[in-house]
Amino acid sequence: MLRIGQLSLESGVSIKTIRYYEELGLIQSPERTEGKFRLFTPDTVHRLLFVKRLQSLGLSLQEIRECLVIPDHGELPCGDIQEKLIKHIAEIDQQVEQLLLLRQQLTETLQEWTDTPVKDDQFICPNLKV
Amino acid sequence: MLRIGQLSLESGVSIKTIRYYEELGLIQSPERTEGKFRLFTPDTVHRLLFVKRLQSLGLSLQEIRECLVIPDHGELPCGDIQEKLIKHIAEIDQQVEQLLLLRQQLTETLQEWTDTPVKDDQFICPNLKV
DNA sequence: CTTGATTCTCCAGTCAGGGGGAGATTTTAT
DNA sequence: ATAAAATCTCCCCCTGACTGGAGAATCAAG
Repeated sequence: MLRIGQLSLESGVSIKTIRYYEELGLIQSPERTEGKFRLFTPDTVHRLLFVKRLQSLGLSLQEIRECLVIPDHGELPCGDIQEKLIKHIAEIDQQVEQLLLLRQQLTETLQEWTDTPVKDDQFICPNLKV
Repeated sequence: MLRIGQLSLESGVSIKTIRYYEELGLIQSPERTEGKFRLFTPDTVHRLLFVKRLQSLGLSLQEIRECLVIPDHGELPCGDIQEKLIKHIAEIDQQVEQLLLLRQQLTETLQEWTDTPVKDDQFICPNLKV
């Protein structure tokens, strides 16, 4: 059993963040000493590292929480995690698509403006003519 | 001259948002009636549409504000807007690059897990072994 | 027993881009 | 003249993923 400071050292997750994750349900509420100090089981280190890994892969804490919820039958939903990842990949594809579309619009807008010379008697910048 | 409700109707920007934009300096502080009602010049409609356009192109309100600041010599910085757009395109390229990198990592992670069958005697999901 | 390190809970704030609503005016229409 | 609609300012709320600090309590070591 380790206290929150040690867990923080071993996992690289700040004390504040560990408490925040507990609040969000990303880690189980640990035992407490008589004086209310949290006592974590050693495998919480792995749990935190796993959260960090999924996070670095771009999943939100909510998505990660959904991955980690232990169903009633007591098994961790390995399949669900893979599903989440696949879904997340699809989302990334969409984002890339959106960005590329945006990029094209930007380029076109830029070209359009470049082709429109500023006239001396224009009161405002021609770009403002929407 | 139009009041804020009419401006909202014509521009499609909510009253709240118009006041917020004024606070941010995206539009100039308008005249007021004797009773403190805002009186906008009609070209504010164009200004707001322009803001919306740049926003739809992905620029932050801060970037847009920087675009729209009227320098001391009284001209709107058309060139600056083009610069911003070019810079923004570069940022988009970076984002796309990051996303594609991420996608690859996700695919690799997924493949790795798919290749690792779950053993019966494992207490926790193998995915949790970071 | 005392001191210092650790941890506790609770409150507040950050970033962006607004939204909701109270309570007070002002303007407009009848 | 009066009612209704529009607008005013002010302050708080939301999302996400935390971080910081205050003040109190607890734990470990000498």
